[in-house]
Amino acid sequence: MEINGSFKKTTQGRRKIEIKKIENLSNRQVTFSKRRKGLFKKANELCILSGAEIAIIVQSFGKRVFAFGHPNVNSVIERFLNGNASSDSNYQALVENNFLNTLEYNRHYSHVWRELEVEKKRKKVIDESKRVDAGGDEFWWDAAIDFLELDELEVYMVALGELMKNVNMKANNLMLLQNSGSSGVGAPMTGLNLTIEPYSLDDMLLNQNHNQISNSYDYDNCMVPFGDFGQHG
Amino acid sequence: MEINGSFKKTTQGRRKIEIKKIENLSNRQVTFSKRRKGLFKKANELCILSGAEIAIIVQSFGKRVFAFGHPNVNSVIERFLNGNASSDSNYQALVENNFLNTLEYNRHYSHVWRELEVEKKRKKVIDESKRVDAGGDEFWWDAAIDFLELDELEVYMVALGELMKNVNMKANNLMLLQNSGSSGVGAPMTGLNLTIEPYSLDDMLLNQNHNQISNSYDYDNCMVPFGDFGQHG
DNA sequence: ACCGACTATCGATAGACGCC
DNA sequence: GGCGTCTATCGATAGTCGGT
Repeated sequence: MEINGSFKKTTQGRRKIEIKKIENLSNRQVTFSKRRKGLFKKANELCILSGAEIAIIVQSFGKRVFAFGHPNVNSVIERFLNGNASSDSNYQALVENNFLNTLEYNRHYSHVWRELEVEKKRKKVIDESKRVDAGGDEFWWDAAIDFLELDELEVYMVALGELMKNVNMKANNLMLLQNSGSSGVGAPMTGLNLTIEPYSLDDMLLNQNHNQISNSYDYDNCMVPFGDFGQHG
Repeated sequence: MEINGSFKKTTQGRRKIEIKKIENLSNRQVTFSKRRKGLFKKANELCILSGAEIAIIVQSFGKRVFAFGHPNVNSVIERFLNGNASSDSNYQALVENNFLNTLEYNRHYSHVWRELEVEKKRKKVIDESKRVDAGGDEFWWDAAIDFLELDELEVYMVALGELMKNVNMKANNLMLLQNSGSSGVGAPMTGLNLTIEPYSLDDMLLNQNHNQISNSYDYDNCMVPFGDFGQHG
C-alpha cells in the first residue's frame, strides 16, 4: 500500500469481464458467492421498495442450494404454484383444454421456431460476409439474401399466420374460460382488443398475509443454505 | 448538452434513496420495473458465470407474476421442493398434474416469443444499419442482443404482427430488387401470397404500435410471464 | 479454502424529459 | 400514465492481499 516512495498500485481495481462461464474454479466460486450475495441484496431491496414478494432459489453446481424469500420462500412458491397451477375445478377444465391445444400449438411453435433459427443462422452468415466486404457499394444484405430468402420468407410468413391464428383462437378461448373461472393462468393473453378483467384475486391476496414487509435489511435471514443433496462427492 | 456558456444541467443524475417502501405509486411501479429487470439480468449473469441454476419468482403487489429460471423455472423449483419440502406431497401432486403442463406451455410461449422479439429487433437494426451504413464495423447482433424484457402476451400478438409486417415489407423489397435486375434468377415466386390480413390485425397494430423491446441477452427461455391476476386499477 | 477488506472501476439506476 | 431515453451519480464487484 504505502511503501513510501515508489509503490505500485496493488490492485487494478475492478475490470470488465466477459459474461461467460468462468473457467478457473476458484474464481468461479468466489464470483458465485459474491454475486449471489449481491443478487439477494437486490432482491431484498426490491421487496422493500416496491412491496413485491420474491422467492429465489439458487443452486450451485449440484452442491448447496440457497434460497431467498420474502416474506419467505415457501409462501411465494406455494402461491406461485396455486396461482398458476390449480385454483379450483373450473380451472381444471381450463388446464385440460389448454393442454389439448398445447399439443397442436407446439407443432406450430416448432415450425416457426425452426424458421427463426434458419433466419438467425443466415443472418449470421450474412453478417460475416458483411464484415468481409464492408466497403462494398452495394447493400450487403441485399446482395446476400437472394430469392432464396424470399422462399423462406414465404414459409415463414405462413407459419406466422398459423401461429397467430392459434394465438388468437386460444386467447379467445382463454378469455371465455377465465371469465367464468377464477385466477388467471400463465397465459395472460388478451386476444385482440380484449381486455382481461380481474378475477377475484383480491380474496386470494388478502388471504395471504403479506405483513412483515418491513424495512428489514437483513436479507441474510432469508438465505437458507440447504444441505447438499446434489453430489456430495 | 453543451450549449456553450450558461446551461443548467437537465438532470441531477442518480441520487441516493432510502431503502424503504416507495410511497408514490408511480415511482414505485417504475422502480419495480427497472429493478426487476436488473435483478433478472444479474441472475442471468450469475447463471452464466458460475453455471448455477436459478429460479426467481417475483410477484408485484398482487398483480402480475414474473419468473426467471435457468435452465427453467420448474426444474429448479421442482428440485428445490424435492430436496427441501419433499414432505409435502401436495406439491408433488401439483407438479405431476398441472404444473408441468402449464409451465411447459408457458415456457414455450416465452421461448418463441423471445425469438420473435429478438428477430424483430434484428430486422429493425438491420434496416437501420442498411440505411445508415452498409459497411458498419459494429456487429449488429451484438448491439441488438443485450437484455430482453418480457411483458404480456398482448405484446406478443403485437410483436407477431410487427414481425409479419416486417417480413412482408422485406419480401416486397426483395421482389422489387430482383425485378429491377440485380440478379433476377428464375425466382418462381412473383406475386407471392404473402399478403397478410388474417384477423383484422391491422387495427390492433395501429392501435398499439408501441412495443419496445429492450435487448436480449441470452435469457434462454427463462422469463415466464405469468399472468396478471387482475390488473384492476 | 473460505471469508473479509480494500480499491479502482464498471454497471445499475433515480430523476427528468419526451413521446404517444 | 406508461414506457423509453438521457445523464449524473451511486452501488456492485474483479482482482488482490491478509487473516483464520
